[in-house]
Amino acid sequence: MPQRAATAQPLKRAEKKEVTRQQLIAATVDSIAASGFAETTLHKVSARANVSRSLVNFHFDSKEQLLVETLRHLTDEYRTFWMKAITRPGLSAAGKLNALVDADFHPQVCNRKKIAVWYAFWGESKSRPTYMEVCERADREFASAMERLTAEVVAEGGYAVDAVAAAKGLRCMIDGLWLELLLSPASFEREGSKRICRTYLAALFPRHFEMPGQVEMPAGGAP
Amino acid sequence: MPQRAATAQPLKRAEKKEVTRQQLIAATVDSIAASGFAETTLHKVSARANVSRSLVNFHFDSKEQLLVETLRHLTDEYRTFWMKAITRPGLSAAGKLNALVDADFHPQVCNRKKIAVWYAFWGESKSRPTYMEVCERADREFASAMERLTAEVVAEGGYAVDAVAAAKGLRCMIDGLWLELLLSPASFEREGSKRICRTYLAALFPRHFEMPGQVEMPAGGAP
Amino acid sequence: MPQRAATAQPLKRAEKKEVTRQQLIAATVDSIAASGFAETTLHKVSARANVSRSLVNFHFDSKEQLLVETLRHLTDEYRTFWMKAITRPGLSAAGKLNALVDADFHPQVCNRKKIAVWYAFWGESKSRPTYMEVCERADREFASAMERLTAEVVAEGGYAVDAVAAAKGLRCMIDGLWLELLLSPASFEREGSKRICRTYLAALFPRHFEMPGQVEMPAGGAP
Amino acid sequence: MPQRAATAQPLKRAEKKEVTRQQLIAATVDSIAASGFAETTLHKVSARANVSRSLVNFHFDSKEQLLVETLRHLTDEYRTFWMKAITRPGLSAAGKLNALVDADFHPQVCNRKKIAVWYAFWGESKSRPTYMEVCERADREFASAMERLTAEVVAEGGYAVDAVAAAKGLRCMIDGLWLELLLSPASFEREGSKRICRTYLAALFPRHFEMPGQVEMPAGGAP
DNA sequence: GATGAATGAGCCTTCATTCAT
DNA sequence: GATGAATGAAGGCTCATTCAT
Repeated sequence: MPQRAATAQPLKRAEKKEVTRQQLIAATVDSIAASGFAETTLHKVSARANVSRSLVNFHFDSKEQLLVETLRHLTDEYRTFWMKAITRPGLSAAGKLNALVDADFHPQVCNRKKIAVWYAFWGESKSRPTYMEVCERADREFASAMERLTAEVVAEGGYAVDAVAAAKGLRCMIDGLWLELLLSPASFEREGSKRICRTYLAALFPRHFEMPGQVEMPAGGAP
Repeated sequence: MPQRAATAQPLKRAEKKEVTRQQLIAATVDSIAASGFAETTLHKVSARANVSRSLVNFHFDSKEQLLVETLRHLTDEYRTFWMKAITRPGLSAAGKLNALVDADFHPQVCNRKKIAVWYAFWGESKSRPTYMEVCERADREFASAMERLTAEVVAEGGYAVDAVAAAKGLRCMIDGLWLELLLSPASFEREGSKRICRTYLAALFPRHFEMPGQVEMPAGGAP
Repeated sequence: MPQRAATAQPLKRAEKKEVTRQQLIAATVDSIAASGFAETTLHKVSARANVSRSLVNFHFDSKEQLLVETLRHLTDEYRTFWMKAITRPGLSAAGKLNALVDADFHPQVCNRKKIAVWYAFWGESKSRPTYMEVCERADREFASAMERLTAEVVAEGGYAVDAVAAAKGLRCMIDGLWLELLLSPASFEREGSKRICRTYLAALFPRHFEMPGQVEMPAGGAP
Repeated sequence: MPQRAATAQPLKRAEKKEVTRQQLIAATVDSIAASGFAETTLHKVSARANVSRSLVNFHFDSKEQLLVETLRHLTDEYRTFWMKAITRPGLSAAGKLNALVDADFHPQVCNRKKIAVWYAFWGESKSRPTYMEVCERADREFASAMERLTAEVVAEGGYAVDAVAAAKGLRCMIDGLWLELLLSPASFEREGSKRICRTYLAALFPRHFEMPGQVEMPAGGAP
């Protein structure tokens, strides 16, 4: 029917265009994880996305822009994820901190492929101001959120602890644990990593966090 | 003296070659820090080292080998540095842990240029097994040393703490603080970073480490 | 007419690509003849074909493949030529042998440029198995055809001659005469060369071939 | 002893120099046969001769000169060989022609390695005047010698044969049979090749050469 | 809107050659 | 006399990008 065609077609087109865009970004993520940043070529990306080579230049003005958009996609996805984790109603500050830790090691954001891409971008950041800007903004948001929570905990418990420093310590610990997954996937343990973070929190804020029980870590814990 | 000349001459030849090699590695480090991994070309490296382009392939069979040797140089330098820090006689286990923290934030190893290079290699590690191997070995050495120290502290103090996990937490925290220097150099503070680590240690091992005093962080602390 | 346009358009695209391919092969032949095998660079080839340098790698995966395809083009062209020469209806075996000799010295296949290219490939054959394979197959086809003809003549005439050896002798004589054209173009004579072959045939098969008349060779016979 | 040293040394030096030169030429021949003309580099040659790379440029002004001297060495060796074959006293013209055929298929000059080198030079001849000159001179000498012999035979036997053409036919046949050894070593037969030449001679000059007996060629005749 | 032939820039590498030792 | 570090030129190839279709 002409009417359906008229309303469906324009939608379909715009939709399809967006789908292709997302496919290209996904393919870029895959390629960076598999081949590294230096060996990620538009040829490989378009092959992964099953589209013609020149289509990449059609959707993104340049390779650089594809990369930036990929990084943006990554940060957006990450922000959405942790924000959702702490917006659950009825959560105390400490509960939210716990939720952040859980989110940071959730397989959806903390898997080897995505970590590899994060580190690939970080590795190139120093020489590419745009990357650094995007990374920094994402970082600052996450940092602020965490700092607000530690500040609340400090205030509640009357701890003699620098809340900002405490937050930074936790954040950095998480980043470092991600690196562990990247470089030594065999020795990475998802639950163990969370436990390390919680130990840190419990040590700093004993009246808000429970020291995790000493668990015999099972050999070959799945990452 | 003729003898000295006789011994100096043969040294000069081999020495000069080695000097050139080191210059090339240094130039590679500089280039990766300045231009990133992907845009580090042999042209840039040779230009930085003030030598002809083909000389690179004379000293190193391929670009890949130059990069691997550069990474190796980096790990060697790092290992030498922290090892020297903990071999000072008369140092307790806790003292050695403190020394490790100091070493990790010493400007000689913890400056933005070198951190950028570390992260550049880590960023490419997933897709280059050789890099990962070299990185992992270096990491394991450092981890083992640190774990031995935390185990000693745990034993001494009778703490109910998983020594391996405690060490891993510290190590990851340090890696994450390095990333802070890379991505947000403005907000990085050398002393503040050490303090965060020491807070972690003091919280876990209160009878071995003193909680650092709350210091008003000076605005714009120089990295 | 729209129909013609519709059929002409799709042809045009594929056609143009094929035309460019053939131009590149022709340019390769020219370059090998002019500059030799060792000094035939893709730069020279693309310049001769008036196309960009990278186009060569677009049509042929590598330089090596361009060379192989050039050799194949040569053998195909040669085979087509001599096959057509002996498929003329109503030709006796002896007549076909004569036709083969004529074909082998026809200016279209026996000119200094093409002979130079043949010898260039033969010169590299020993160290390049692919060339040898292609050359051998072409040779074997030609040899088989010729052997069948000599066998027929031997059977018809009841000659006490090894048909295979006779064919090989003729074939080798032709190859050697080609070399004469390559190395001593001044002393090469097209008709004289055919006469030498026919003398060989007439000496072996007197009842099938006429001994060519002794001709006063004109001085400086044009090749 | 000083005296012996004084007399032996200078001789030894010049000798050694010449020895090295010959080694380099031999290594060049080997390399061309093994790697082809295009892939024969001074590096490979010096490695084969077990000398330092820059020594080649010391003994020969340039690579080109090394190649020319190698070709000259080849032609000299060949000339010496066939000349010696026909200077045996008490040999008739026909006997000398037979001796030439024997020489041309003697393993010392007719083996796959040397044939490969001949063809390598011939393959490059068209674009390198120097090679062509050297080749042509060698060819002309051989041709003249053979023409003198066929002329003698023609005169002796009163044959109605063009002596020059007959010689050219034989020469070309030999060159072509060499190519057979190069391209189809499996089907090459040393004795069979001589027989083909002798059949040609016997067919042209029946009163001077005996038609070789029809021999059942053994399968897999050793080249 | 999407394809694919074509381009130009640039990279890694190799090679013949030189020069100081 | 011979070595080996060093050079400059050039070659093959890949890549991001454009343009006609």
